[in-house]
Amino acid sequence: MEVELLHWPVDEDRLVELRSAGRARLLVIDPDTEAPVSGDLLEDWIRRPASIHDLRARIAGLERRMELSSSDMPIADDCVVRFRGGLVPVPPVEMRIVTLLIERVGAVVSREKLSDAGWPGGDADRNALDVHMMRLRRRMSEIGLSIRTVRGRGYLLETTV
Amino acid sequence: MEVELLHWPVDEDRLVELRSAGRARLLVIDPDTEAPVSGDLLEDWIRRPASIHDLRARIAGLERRMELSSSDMPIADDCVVRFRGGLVPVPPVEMRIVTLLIERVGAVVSREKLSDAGWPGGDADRNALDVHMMRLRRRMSEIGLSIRTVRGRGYLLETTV
DNA sequence: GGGAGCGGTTCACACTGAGGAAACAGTCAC
DNA sequence: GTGACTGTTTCCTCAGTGTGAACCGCTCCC
Repeated sequence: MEVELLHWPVDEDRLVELRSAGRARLLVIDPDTEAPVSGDLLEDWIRRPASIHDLRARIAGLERRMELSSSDMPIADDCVVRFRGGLVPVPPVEMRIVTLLIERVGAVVSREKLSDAGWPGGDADRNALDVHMMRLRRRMSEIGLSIRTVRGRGYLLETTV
Repeated sequence: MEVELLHWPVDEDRLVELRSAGRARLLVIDPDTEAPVSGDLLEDWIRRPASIHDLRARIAGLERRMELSSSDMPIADDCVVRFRGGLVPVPPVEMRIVTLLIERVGAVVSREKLSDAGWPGGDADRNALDVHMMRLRRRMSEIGLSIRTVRGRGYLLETTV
């Protein structure tokens, strides 16, 4: 899905179309024409004449917003994990572990790496990780995330329906 | 709450500040400077020189987005907190605390910052904050707001279903 | 086939410190 | 004087963390 460029006011019909389709769009405004005010985060405008750099920056901004608004990724920050509008507080040790899992959603992460992440000092009982994984499982399930075991390989974080 | 104007890149510190406070801001970009790409819907930019009409249009756009994004947000004014048609009176100390929480709905706010907000003079027992947080919890629950604890980090205000 | 062993899951417990809450007392506005 | 606001003392609960042990299922080997 890309940002659509259109001229204003000549492409008005197309604008209506794109708005209702929820597509991102950049209005290229004719000189001496009022810029239409919209609260839609998928809409932006630029006045002609404009430098290629500004045009790119506007497009990049829209792309970024598109990405953010449609992203379905868990976020780890400051002792909370957020996902799809929900959030759950996560204590320090488990935060370090889950941050690693979040960085590689869908990929298997070895027990060793998780252990290193959780206890940077290096002292971690084998079982300590197990227990924290169980606790993480419980916490994550509250916001629609689940942790799968890959026997002999490690764990992976998955987003559930 | 208004849209803040600032110059880029000279006002960088101010930008960081406004971003973390969740305030709407319009960056006035120096000629020949790259425009910073941000996905934040409360941030926009305009290149100098610009017509007063374009400036107004950018500000109006931000205001509109601010309005939309805050339509389901709690409001703190004059010793009352309003939310979704309900309101609850809140005494001065707690008002200062909850105002900070409201400014950053959904984000974790540290006990230290809350303490500074509640007692600008600087004298606050650890427990004083605890007690007021408890009292705030009770008040906020009446209008559909809840305060979550993030152990060791602080508190965050959440809108409940 | 059956038992040993491994990897993983879960529970129960203990320790510690952070946070929560009741109750009380002082202050201030009405 | 009454009641709301505020802060303090004191006690209690609970979350975070680590440890030990029971348990389950699979694999491998005798």
